Amino acid sequence: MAEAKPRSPPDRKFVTALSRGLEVLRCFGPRDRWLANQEIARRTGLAKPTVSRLAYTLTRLGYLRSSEATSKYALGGAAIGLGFAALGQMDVRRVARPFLQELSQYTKASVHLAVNDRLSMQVVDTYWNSASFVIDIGSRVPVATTSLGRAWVSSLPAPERKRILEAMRVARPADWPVNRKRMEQAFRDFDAHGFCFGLGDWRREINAVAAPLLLPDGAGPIVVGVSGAAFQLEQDVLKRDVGPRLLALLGNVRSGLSPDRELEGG
Amino acid sequence: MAEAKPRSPPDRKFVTALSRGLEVLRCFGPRDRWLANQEIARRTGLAKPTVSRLAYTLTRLGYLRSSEATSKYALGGAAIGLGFAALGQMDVRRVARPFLQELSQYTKASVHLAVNDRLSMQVVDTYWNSASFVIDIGSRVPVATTSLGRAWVSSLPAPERKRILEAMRVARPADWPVNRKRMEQAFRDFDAHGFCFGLGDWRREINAVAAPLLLPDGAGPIVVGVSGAAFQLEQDVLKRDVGPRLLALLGNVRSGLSPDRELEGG
DNA sequence: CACCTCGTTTCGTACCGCGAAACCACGTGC
DNA sequence: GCACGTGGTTTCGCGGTACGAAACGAGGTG
Repeated sequence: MAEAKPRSPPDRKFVTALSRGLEVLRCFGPRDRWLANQEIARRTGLAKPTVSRLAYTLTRLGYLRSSEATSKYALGGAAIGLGFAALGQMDVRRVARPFLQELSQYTKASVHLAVNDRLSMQVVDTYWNSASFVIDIGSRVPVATTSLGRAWVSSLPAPERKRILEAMRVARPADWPVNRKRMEQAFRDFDAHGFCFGLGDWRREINAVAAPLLLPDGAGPIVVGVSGAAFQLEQDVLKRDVGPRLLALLGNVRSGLSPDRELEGG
Repeated sequence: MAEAKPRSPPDRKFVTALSRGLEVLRCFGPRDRWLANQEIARRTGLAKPTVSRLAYTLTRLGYLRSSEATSKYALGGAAIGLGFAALGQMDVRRVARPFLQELSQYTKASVHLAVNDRLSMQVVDTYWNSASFVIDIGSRVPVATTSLGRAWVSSLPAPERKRILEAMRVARPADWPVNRKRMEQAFRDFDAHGFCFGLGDWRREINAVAAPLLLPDGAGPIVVGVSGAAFQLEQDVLKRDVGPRLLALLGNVRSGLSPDRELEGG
C-alpha cells in the first residue's frame, strides 16, 4: 500500500502493476498461510477486482496457489524458488560456514547469519550445538530489538540510518522512546567495540552480540550474531570474549572471499 | 477498429506487466549473479526500455539491487525475504526435522527435503553427518536425472505427469531418449516399492533414493531423499534397508502433522 | 425465500506501459 | 582529436491494458 499517488507521480519509470503484484505477495507473513481475497485487498489497500486479477496472475505463474475450496491463497513453489535463487548467490555463506560452526562450538551457543529485509532481519543460516533455543533458517526477527538488527543499522551510513529509524518510529510509535534509547546505545557500542548487544530485550533470558560484515559487492551488509542463554552469555563475556572472536571471524571471512572476483557472474 | 485480436488470448484477467516483472527476476539462476540490462532483455525477449523500467521498479522495491558501477543487477534482499516467508509456512520442515536427522545418522548419508519448481527440485532442508558431499539448502537439482525429481514426478497424477515429461523433452531434446527410459523405470520402481532411485546418473559415485510426501493442504508433493557415496549406498541396500526406512519416516511425519488443522491461517 | 457476505466478471474509460528512435556515457581504434 | 561501437536510459505519442464502479454469481443463514 502506501505509494498511492494517483495524481502526482512524474515517475514514468515506475511500473505500478508490478509493484502492486509484489505487494500482494508481501502480504503473506510467517503468521498467515492462507489469505482470502478480501484480506489481501484490505492489507494492500487495493480494490477487490484488482486483487482478484493480480492473484490470478500470480497463481498462474506459480507464486501463489489457491485452496481447492477456492477463495484462499497461499504462497506457491515459485516464491520459494525465487528466494533460494537469491540465497544461492551468497557465497558468503559457503565461506563463512566453517568459521560459524567453530564459533558455535566454542561458545556453545547459536550463531546466525542474517540479511535485512525492511524492518526485519532475515536469518539465512544457523548453527547450534546443543542449544535448546533455536532460531531456524528462515526466521525473521525485528530490527528494532535484536542485536542482529542493531548491528545492521549501525553499519549504515547516516542518512540511511536516519531513514530506518524514522520507519521504525512510524511502524511502532508506542515502542519508539525505548527503542530509540536502545538504538543510540547500540551506536555507541558499535563505535566503541565494533559490535552491538541484545540483552534480554527481544526474548527474556536470551543475550546476544552481533556485528556487520560489509562486502565489496555492493550488497547490503550481512550480519553475524551469537545468541544464547543469558546466564551463559553475560554481557561481560560477550564484550570481552565472544565479541572480539566475532570480529576476528569477520576478518577471516572477509579475507576468505577472494577480494578480486567481483562482478564476475560466470 | 473492430474485429479480433489475432495475438494474445483475450485473458482479461492476466496482468502482463506483473508477469513480465517476475520473468525478469526469474532470469537470475544460481549461475548468474550479475546480469546486465541487455542480457535480461535477451533472456526474457523483452524490449530494452521495458527491461529498464521493470528493473528500476524491482530495484526500488528491493527485489533487485544494482551494482555501483551501474548497469548490472543482482537479486536483492526482498527476494530472499519472499522465499523464506514461503518456506516458513512449511511446518512439515519442523515436524520432519528429528526424523530426518535420525535417518541421516543411521545411514551416514545426506538427507534432503525438496519441493518442485518447474524443472528443478529445490532443496529446502539438508542433514548430513560426515558426508564429504553436500547438497546445501538452496541447491537446485534437475527433475530429470535425480531420485528427488523422479519421486516427485512419480507422485503426480497422470495428466500432470505427462505435461512435465513433455516439458522435459522440449527443454533437453538430446537427453530425452535416455531420460525417458530412466523415468519409466522410476515409475515402475515407484509402483513396486514406493520410492525411486538415482544411481550415479546425476553425479557419478552418488547413489540416492527418494520418496514423495503428499500433504492434505493442497500443496505440491514434498520429496524426501537420501544420498551418499555409491559404494556405501548400493542399490541393494537402498532397496532393502534405506528405502523402507524412508517410507516409515514419511509415515511418521504424516501422522506427526495434526491431520485436522488445515486451512487454518493465523 | 429474502438477505447476507465475499469473490468474480463486465465494460467503458483513463491512463499506463510499450517500444522506435533519440539521447548519453564510455571505450577504443586510428 | 575525431569517428565509431556498445550498452543503458529517456522521450514521447499511441494502443491497448489495467483499473474500479457496478452488476453478477455463489454459498451460507435466518
